Amino acid sequence: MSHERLPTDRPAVVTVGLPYANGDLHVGHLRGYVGGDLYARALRRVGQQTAFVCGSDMHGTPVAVNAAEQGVDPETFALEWHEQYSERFPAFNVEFDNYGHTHDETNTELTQAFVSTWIDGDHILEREIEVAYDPEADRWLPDRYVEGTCPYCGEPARGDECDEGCQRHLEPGEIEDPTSTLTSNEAEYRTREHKFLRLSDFQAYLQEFIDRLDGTENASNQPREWIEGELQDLCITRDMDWGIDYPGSAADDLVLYVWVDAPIEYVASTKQYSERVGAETYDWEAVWKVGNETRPGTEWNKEWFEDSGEIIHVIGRDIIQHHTVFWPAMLRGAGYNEPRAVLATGFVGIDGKSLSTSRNRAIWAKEYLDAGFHPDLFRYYITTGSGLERDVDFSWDRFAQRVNSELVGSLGNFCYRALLFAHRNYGGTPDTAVSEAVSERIETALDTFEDGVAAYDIRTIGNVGIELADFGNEYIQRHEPWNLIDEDPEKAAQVIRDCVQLTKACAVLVQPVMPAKATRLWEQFEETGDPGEATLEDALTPPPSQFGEPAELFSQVEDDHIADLNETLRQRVAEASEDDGSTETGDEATPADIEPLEDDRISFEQFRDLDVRVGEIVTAEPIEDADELVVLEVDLGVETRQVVAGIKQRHDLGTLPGTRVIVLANMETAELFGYESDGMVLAAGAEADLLTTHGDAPPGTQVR
RNA sequence: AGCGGGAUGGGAUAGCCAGGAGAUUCCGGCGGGCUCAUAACCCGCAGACCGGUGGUUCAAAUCCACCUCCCGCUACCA
Repeated sequence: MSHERLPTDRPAVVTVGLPYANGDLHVGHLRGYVGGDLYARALRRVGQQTAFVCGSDMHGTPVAVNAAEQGVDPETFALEWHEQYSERFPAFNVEFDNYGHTHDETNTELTQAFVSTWIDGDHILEREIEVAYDPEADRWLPDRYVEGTCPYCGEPARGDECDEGCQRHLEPGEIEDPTSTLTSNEAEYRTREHKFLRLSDFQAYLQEFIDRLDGTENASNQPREWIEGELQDLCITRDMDWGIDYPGSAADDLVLYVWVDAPIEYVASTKQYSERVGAETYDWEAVWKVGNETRPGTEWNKEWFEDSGEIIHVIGRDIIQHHTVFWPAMLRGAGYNEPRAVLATGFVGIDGKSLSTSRNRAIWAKEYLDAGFHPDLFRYYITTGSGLERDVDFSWDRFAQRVNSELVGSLGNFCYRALLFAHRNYGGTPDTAVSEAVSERIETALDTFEDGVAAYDIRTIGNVGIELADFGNEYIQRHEPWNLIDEDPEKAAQVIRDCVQLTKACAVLVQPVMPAKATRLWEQFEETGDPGEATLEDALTPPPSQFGEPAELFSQVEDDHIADLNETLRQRVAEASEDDGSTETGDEATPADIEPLEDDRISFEQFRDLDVRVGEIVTAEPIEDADELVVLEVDLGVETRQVVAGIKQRHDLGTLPGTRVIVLANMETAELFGYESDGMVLAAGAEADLLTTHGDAPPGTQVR
């Protein structure tokens, strides 16, 4: 780490990657927003002046394409999503100081100023490239407006990548047999002049920059490949009318590439915050500029750190390149300050596979809220389960487990028992001083918190309060104040005094990760103020001598509830797996929608390993709480097996007994919803259309 | 193919950058305790040759080299 330890006496800004105004948020996105929010709160807590800003990314081809499909203009389309995000974030207690969007005036002006400075600094070059053109619609076709065939693997490809075949990035002009997504007509390639940012001008700067960049390891390691190799010029214009105009070419339908104006929104959003609260409260130029002025060039002077603030970006791992290569070059070229740290989150997956919005293989933000859980539970679970940069699996089971044990059993239980005991026996905080041992333990926790902030360690910050509650439970148990109160009243008062102090310290420390719960806890014994306003020192100041009866902070997550959520998730994952290869389930499957036949042949021997038999259903009973699952007794001639099958949605259970089915008899046994399943009934498709015989082959007959 | 990240008791996870006694925490298993508290809480036990091989070192989960297997990125996807 080459930077001065946080907190510094300069202003800081914490940003989170802009949500793209083109779809709802899922738990993977939320991980970054919650992490950023937690970190910004923690940074304030240690005394750093901090702005937490973000905004919606409104431009780009996908927005234009999707808006066109819905028959609305792109601005209306994107603003709808923008409004939704504006409401979604507070629902998870993610509270930005400013939440703007890239299409607003502030960002437009700033972006054009950035580009103008690059032009003045001679970092822009013009080059003619081949761009697809739709002669009928009489317009250029950027990115996803064009579909065709991948020149490398021959698979269908769209835009700038071979998304179904070899996954290669495709340069403009590479796609073969291009067609326009606007008119489904053939497109043609025409020569067109575009603007490029000459990244190679900043190569030396970037190589130094990456060495002093703080944050997660992946963020500073991954871009080295680019920075140390030959940097390609970045094409910063697109042929569209949706976006920010390239300066001086307003009449032309040439706009800036989204990745130009998107990160500049970090600056714009900070500026809007500054203008709202006044520069004496928060000065955006003091953080983003150098000595409150821009100093364009291709080099950095280390003394400039003294004259500029701390920029900390929290992003998804997938956009590391943009934040550690393009963005620092853009900032430097425009004469701005450079990021101090980039924290890149790992991915959230389900069953080891990454989430996919297009396949609905996800747990959505709305879905979590609809399940009725408090947002702070999610905040705690997602930020403390693992290090920020690691990939994690989302699991409702583990969510419930950790809520019940760590939040209900440890933190909630400790605070409740301590405050209740104090209230009943002393009407509030006993009149004595905190013991040295306990105040030392609290100070250790405060140190851990501060170290966590300095090391950008979100997990540590989120955990420190719970660990203190663990200590509290041990402490109260070891001293048994419920016995002392008769045997040694003075000592009992001491123990409870200590526990109340621990509770207050918990409220202070837990606030960044669970702000709403911390406020509730705070209000139980502290009538004034808000734990969000508290400083770390408040963890050691005495609580009021009187307070009322406390309430329980958390409640248990019920098994039934989790079972339902698991079942919903399981079904969705199953559908998503079938959709792999872009198969649509259900109605009107066109040939293109069906999974291609498997090329890998297996031997007859391998087939013979499958013991497939004719069976006859004897009984069929539904499984309670499961949407599809049925317990079947199946007669296989030699024996009757219990098999669990997911067939309730299509088949009427009353008609099933007597039906012939095809059973994979040597399937490994499994336990589903508490029932053992010994075999597998074969059925077609997501709707589980049962396979049967058409003659009278008796149960037990081998299928061959 | 190149690059990045990972592999730690039955499951999950920390420790690794700055090498050092018994490897952290949560769930689960077993055995105790307590009754202030939400079937909560506390204590104890069992369970890990820290992916493999070699190296550096008085000392390696930690540093180095090679290998295996997983995940991701490769310029629109958190």
